[in-house]
Amino acid sequence: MDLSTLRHSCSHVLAAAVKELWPEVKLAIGPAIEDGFYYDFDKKEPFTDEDLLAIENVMRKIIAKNDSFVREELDKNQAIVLFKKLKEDYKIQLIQELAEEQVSIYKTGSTFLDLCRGPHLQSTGQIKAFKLLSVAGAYWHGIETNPMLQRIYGTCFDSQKELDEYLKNLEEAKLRDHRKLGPQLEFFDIYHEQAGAGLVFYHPKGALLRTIIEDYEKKEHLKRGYQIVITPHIMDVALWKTSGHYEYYKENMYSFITEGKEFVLKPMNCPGHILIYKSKTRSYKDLPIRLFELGTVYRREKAGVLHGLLRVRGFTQDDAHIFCLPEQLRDEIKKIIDFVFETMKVFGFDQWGVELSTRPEKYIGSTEDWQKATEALEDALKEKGIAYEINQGDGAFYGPKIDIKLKDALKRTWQCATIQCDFALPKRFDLAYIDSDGKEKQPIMLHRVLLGSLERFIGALIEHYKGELPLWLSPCQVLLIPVKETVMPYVQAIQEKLENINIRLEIDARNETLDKKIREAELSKIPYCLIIGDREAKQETVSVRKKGGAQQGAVALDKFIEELNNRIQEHK
RNA sequence: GCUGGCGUGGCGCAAUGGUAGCGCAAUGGUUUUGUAAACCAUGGGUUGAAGGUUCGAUUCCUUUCGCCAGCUCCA
Repeated sequence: MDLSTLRHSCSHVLAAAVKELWPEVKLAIGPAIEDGFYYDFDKKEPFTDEDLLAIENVMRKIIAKNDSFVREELDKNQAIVLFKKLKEDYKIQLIQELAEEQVSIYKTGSTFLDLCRGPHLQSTGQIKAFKLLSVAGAYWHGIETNPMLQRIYGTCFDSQKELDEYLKNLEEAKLRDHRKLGPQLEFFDIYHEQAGAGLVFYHPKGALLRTIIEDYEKKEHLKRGYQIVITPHIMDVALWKTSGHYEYYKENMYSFITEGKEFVLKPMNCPGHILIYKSKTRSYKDLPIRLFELGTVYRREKAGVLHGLLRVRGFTQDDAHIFCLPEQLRDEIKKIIDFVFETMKVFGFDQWGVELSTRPEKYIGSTEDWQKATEALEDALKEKGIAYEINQGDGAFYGPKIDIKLKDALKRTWQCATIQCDFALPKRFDLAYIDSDGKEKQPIMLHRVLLGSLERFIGALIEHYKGELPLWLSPCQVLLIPVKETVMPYVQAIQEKLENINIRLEIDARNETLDKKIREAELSKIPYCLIIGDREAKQETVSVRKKGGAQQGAVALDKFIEELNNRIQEHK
């Protein structure tokens, strides 16, 4: 059975149940979605959790009755008369918006009918396993200025077993939540009453993780012909007027006035990189120029959109801008695509979704340039043989883009990498290079991030690995546990040896039992514990315990170091 | 920003118009430990904040900040 048909039918049953309990409620729409379905209602009093239970009970009754879904065709005017009688104002609007002359309705049982294209199940009895999940507000037609409706979310599966699995998966996702694990593992916290919302405080362990990621990225960028730059966090408003951000991005920018001058806290790194490009005359022989910055930006996000590390007001992008000749464009895009996938794999992600986003309503630059840029991106994807979807009208205001969303262990997607073409900024800043014919020409500019924002990426990492980071990323790789005080000299000798080769370690010399120390090491997800007592000190070995409980027993220290090093080198 | 829910010591929870409790953590001590929680003692909260109702508010009301589920928006 088609899952989306099943869910769509289930949403009709939901609507039928709601109408039975509250006949005055007006119906809006009720489609199937990726993980279930929803139905939007216009009802004065909000639905409560108890209401949901009551609705579920009525739904079960409707399912037990095994009512048929009966399709009927009407012409538009007939349908409007019908829904006027039922006082379903939203349905009337929907009918008026339809292009077709004929519309279809579905009847369920003796009283419920709904405007609907179908298809549906034959009867309600085919619904075997469903659950209502939550209520939330949603604008009619998704437009902010429209009235807000109440949306009931639910899900439905072919069998109770699949539903249970889905619900279990939701619980599993909760356990991985970076908002919970992050502070628990002492990686970061986000809100301080005196600091404001959406601002991240990295604690030592989180800062170490970020440093490891940053170091890796810097090394890889240098290897690939990028040059690292650093630009200021505040810049005069004049720069943002030239770039167009002042006009097109103002509501998201933090700015302040000092000594009569307005400054902007940078929301993007591009204008800064452009100034570096413009600092001298560039030759065609210099191109491509690839400028990379771990650029910290601040954006004024609406309070309601903030979400853990995924949506914050200050974040650091692994941002680069590439200035190139038109004939280099495709090649550069392909190189970036390779770079993105390679980087994702190194961090342990091997599934993704790719989207190409085209011109939005609010844009700068000529339509001709937009078309050229879009083609270049699309061709690069085709040549690389990468499957992608087109996201109409979702580009940035300055150019089309490729978004690469990685999928984590639970198959959830995370927007990270993006590659954006820009024919607009080079024009606004009058960028130029001297071509082989001695004439001044305009370079093409690419914006790109690999991980996106380090904040968001760290959130993805934590949830992907459930906080159990691979050895090479773990802030603490090895915990040394002395069994008693007398072995401390040997422990210190080991410490020195490991620190000399940059192994990150901690020593737990507290006055606590071994069991307790191991328990805490497990909870803080440290990959290796080395238990050190008299036996080990005598034989110059360490007793190795991997996270999860696997014991290797006594291992010669040098052998352990070699094994550890190998794994770190391989990014395991 | 919008709709709804929530906000109790560092963390996880309890109490609900009548003196705010527990566990973990912290601190002091005893114990020197062999692979997921030793024992004893001690300190810590004007219940997110500001107003109001009341003899009395953590509990009721208003405002505000923040969080959560979504909407809208996005790296």
